Amino acid sequence: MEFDFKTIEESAQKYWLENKTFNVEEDTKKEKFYCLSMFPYPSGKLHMGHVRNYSIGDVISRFQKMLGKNVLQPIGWDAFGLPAENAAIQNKVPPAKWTYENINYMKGQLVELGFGYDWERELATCHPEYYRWEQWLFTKLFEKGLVYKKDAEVNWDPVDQTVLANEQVIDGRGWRSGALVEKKKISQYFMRITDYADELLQDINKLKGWPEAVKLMQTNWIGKSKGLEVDFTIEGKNPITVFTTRPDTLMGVTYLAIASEHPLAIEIAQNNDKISAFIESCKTMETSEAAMETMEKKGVATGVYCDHPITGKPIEVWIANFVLMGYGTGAVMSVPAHDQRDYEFAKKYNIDIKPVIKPKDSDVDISKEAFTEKGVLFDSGEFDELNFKEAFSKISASLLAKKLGKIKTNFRLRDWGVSRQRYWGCPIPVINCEFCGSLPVPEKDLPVILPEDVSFDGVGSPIKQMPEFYNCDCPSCGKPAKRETDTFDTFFESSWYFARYACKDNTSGMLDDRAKYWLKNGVDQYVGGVEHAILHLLYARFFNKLMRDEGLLENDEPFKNLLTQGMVLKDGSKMSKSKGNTVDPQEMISKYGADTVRLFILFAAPPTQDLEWSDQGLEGSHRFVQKIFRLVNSFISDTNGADFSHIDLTGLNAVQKEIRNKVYTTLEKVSDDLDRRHSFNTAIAALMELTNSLVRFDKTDANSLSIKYEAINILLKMLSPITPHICHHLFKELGNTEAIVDTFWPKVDKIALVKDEIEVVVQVNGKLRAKISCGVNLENSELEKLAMQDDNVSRFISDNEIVKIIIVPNKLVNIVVK
RNA sequence: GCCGAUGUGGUGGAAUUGGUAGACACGCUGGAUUCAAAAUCCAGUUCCUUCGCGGGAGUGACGGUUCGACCCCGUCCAUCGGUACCA
Repeated sequence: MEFDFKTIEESAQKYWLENKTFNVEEDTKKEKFYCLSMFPYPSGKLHMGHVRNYSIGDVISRFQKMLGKNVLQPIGWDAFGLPAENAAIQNKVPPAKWTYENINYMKGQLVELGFGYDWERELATCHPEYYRWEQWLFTKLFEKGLVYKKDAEVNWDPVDQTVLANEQVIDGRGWRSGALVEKKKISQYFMRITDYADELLQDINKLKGWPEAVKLMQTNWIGKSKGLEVDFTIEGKNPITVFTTRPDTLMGVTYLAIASEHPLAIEIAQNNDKISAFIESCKTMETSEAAMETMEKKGVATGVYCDHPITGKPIEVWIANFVLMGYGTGAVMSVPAHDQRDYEFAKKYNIDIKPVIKPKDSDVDISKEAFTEKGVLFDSGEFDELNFKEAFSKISASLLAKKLGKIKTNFRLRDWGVSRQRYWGCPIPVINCEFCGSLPVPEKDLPVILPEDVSFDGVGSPIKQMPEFYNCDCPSCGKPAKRETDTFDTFFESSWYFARYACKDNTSGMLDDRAKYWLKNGVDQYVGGVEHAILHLLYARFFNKLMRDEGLLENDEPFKNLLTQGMVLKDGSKMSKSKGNTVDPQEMISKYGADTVRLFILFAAPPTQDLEWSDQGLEGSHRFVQKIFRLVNSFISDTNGADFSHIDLTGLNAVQKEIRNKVYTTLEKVSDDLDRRHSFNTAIAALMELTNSLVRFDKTDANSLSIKYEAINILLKMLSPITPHICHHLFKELGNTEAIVDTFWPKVDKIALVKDEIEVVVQVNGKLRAKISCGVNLENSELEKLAMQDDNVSRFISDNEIVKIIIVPNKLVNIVVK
């Protein structure tokens, strides 16, 4: 019998599509299970990361379906984004055309991999029927005051005359032009995610099914801290306000650092060449946090002094390149003795370092580095001897009385800038009127459709040069006005797609009751790359709350359980074209079939860890698939079509008992591995062990064949979420009339699990000295006796004194001697 | 820099709640089958020591807790992800 995986796989896929196996509707009689994988960006063709992501999602979906649940597994396309624009420049193809062609090809690949999607729910975020609803929601939020406009910096390439993404800035230069990138201020829209900061933080506690690491990262990202806002007054000028979480160090402040765009800095620069030159040099700087933190810290003294709020002593104001106007107040108080960055800056510019905190029981040593821990105050006048907590309240009370400070809760989280000066994105539905200001596009005029038939050359966005797009009438006064030509951050689309799958055909509303059904308690399982642990997941949580507050949803959190999968590596590093270490999934599918590829990618590593690709490993997986094929086919020829579906359980011999025990212990393990543990690699290892046992079990008496028939059916069912095509085929070949995908997960036979003999290990002083075979549930005293009788054990005890004996029932005896 | 992970044989990995380190697989070695090969099957495969039984060492490094540590704690090293305009 030839193993023709191509025919087998095509026929199974045809069966699922024709029978609409994975198309679902709301059904209140069944428990729902919404299994969602992060949708792909249609970059051209699937890469191994996609294959891994979707194989995991598919195993979970198919498994849950066999448990009898109403399983929704949708898929779609995160279709707006930068790569389409880059491709457009390179190939002179409009981004829309490129995107649609990619979607078409990649959809074929998903079908070929056998993923069980409800294709009727497929969506692409670049379709107006999709993005009209995020435009609609935006106008609602606009009216609610959750959207505002403010100036913010972008990376400006002065040669290409275009805004660059952070990844397009390499060593401070534009990736294409090589020009030094400048910071440029542009008026942009922001969403008040900080209004939800407390709830986003609090509700992390509700995410019981999320990895602790992701929850920690989100908590730290939101970064709630309690501190003091302090005013440093300057004669004849506005005071400088700073925020600090360490008011106990206030007496150690030796200078103030302000941003180069701070109003005071700009004022001073007007008649000071040195300072204006410094400010100018700050303009060619990367905006990313990583670049900011690692660059050389530079500053310039202004000669302007402010008053210390407690002592009234003069404190010099410096302009520093590491303070940003956009975040916080644009100014920080500097305590070099107790902050490492301030310490290094002070050493560099010979500024005073004044220690005011010391460890509880010793003197402070700041000869080499700052002392950043909390301790006891000294040299702080009336605050001497206070600890952090006492100092916090006394100092804040003192400042409060002087009206120079107030207690403030601060978040690291900043409002979400959603404007992009790009073409291939969702148009921001705003009209700018000379007389009425910025107004949301009225609901009846939505969607604002992005023109798709454009020529794209990379110099600015085409719609910024299209009067037919941007000329319009003001919805309020009716006079000629200009439409907004910026588009949304593409995180916008991916922040709510999980809800739209439930009702993508709704043309009269964003969501309806079907979304409430599928999102009850959230998506049951979300699967995607760990690289989305902060931004995407935070924005999606935010959007869920926005939609809830709009009355569209009832759940507080979008994703009940989260599985973050690791990357697929080749030769120890991420696959990339530049490294030339890519593996094309298509090639592998053509050569070995989808089942083999799925099996390998699930077997090679646990899902949350990075996975090292191996062509040889893939061949090993292919051998296993063939082994299954041979096992079932040789069984079919052994039985010659006769019925072996009944087992006589009364007189099983030891070998038969052992096989049934193996079948059911494997079933128990695989069920747990697929369900609770999401440990697909160990589930597959167990299935390989069972297969090896069945291959060796070659008895051909009637009852043995019946036992084998039972075993093979269970084996195929357990394998079917992982390698669905061959299991579909072989299950049918065995004479089953029902398709395996429609059957239920097998039930464990508890009797088969019972073993009469077990192995117990014996240690002496924690070192393994013997393994003894004995009955189950022996008394401790009996176990102890058996252990002592062992020759090797008694050799190691010899005439030493036995201090104690530790016994773990049915597992271990540890004899401690002296 | 900061936040979060990860580190186990020649390789990918297993050890689920602190209780046999190396399951399963790849590779390699030897054997069976074959005219020969492929495929398949069987045996072996952490390192050192021993004819063998056995013994010693060993989970990135160093230290700690414990009868017992890959697992818990501390310090450090390396690699990876995120760092707000890649998705």
